[in-house]
Amino acid sequence: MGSRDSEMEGQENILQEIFDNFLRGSTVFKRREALRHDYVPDSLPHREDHIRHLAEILAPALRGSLCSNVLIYGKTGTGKTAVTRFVSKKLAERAEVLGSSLKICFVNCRIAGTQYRVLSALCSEIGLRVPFTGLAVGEVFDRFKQALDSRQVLLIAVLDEIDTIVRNRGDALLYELTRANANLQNGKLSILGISNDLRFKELLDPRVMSTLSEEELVFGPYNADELQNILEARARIAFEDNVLKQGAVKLCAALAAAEHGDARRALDLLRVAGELAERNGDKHVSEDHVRRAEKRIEHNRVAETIKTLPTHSKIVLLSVYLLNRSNINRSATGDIYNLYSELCAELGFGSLTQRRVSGLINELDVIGLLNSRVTSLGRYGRTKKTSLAVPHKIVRDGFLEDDRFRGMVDYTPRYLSSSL
DNA sequence: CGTCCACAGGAATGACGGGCGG
DNA sequence: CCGCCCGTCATTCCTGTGGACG
Repeated sequence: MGSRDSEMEGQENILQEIFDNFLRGSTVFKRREALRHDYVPDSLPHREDHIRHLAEILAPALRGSLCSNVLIYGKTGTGKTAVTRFVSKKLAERAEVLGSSLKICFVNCRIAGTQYRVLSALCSEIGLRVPFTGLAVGEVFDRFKQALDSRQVLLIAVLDEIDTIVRNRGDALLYELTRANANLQNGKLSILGISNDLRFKELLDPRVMSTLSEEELVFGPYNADELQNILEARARIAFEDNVLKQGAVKLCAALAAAEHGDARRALDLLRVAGELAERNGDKHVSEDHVRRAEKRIEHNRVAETIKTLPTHSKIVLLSVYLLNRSNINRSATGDIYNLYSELCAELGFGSLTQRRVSGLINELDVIGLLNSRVTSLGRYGRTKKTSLAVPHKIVRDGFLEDDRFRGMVDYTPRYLSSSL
């Protein structure tokens, strides 16, 4: 560790630079928050049709009538949440002017986590206080309906990422919510569900499904040109004038378009590119910054996933990584399993069965760390061929950030030397 | 053209831990 | 507070299968 001193000195300099830059004020950003995905801009390019459609569906609420339940589908970064927030904001403003008793409650089901917390969020929106815990869900629900009725509220419940509570907890809450209107005299309840999962329908009881999706909106992905327009509009708000090079925006749009047309990803790329430029003291944000931003985001994502992976999944991933390092880039399950067993012994863990490891490989495939697909080698059997889904180096760096597995990235497998 | 490899992946079952209702 | 129930993880046992080889 002879380099420790110069390392410290380097860090010292870096810190000074960060502080200096910060005190000088940002030279790159005007309003960085315009690039965050929870920012609701004044206009949403290429979503005019959806905005109009949704507004038409919800408009009856202004006259105090019940409006149709709506289900909104679309992959991440297609503007579902933004359009909903935009329309509901305008709607609420108008209701305010009219003195209507319309309330709109926005709940993210994934963040809320449980049915109870979703329900308690709805309660607090209509001014009903419920305990954090301790009450049965049914009891809270009764109080909720009672309050809706006695206060004569028309509530639009926006349930974002609605598929997550159904997946984890079943559709009991949704079933109750969709039937609530039947027992209400004065209050009214409409539900607006937002789902990332296009197969969400299949998880639902058909009765719930039919009431929930009186109206349906499907958000398709953006193409590169649309993404570019979106980015340009946001960039004008977020960046100082003449900081952003023309090619940078274009590249962000192209990269995100190649990956499901995800606007969230495009905005992240642009923001991180800006941050890199700023940190570097550069006057302009260039294509090069965008490329580095792409690597940075991928690196963070992988490192973060590896860190939170269960131990045995880590060992499976490590096995594929080590095989890859030995120039075996598409490994058979049997080979992975043998190396996995060796690593378990080496690290002092008991090893799982091959059946289970096969399952873990599939899970890692779903998360996007591995690619695996079944192939037949005829006489020589039938297996899954598995490879890393992300660049070797990024996986390596990910393991280097993991305390327990840091030491294993350069491990030489015994299993290989015996079989090759 | 049948065989047979090397697994895939479904079903049933068990161990465990955490939350919920009474 | 306790017992029960439910979800998760893992094992065991099993049937299914694409295609190179003989």
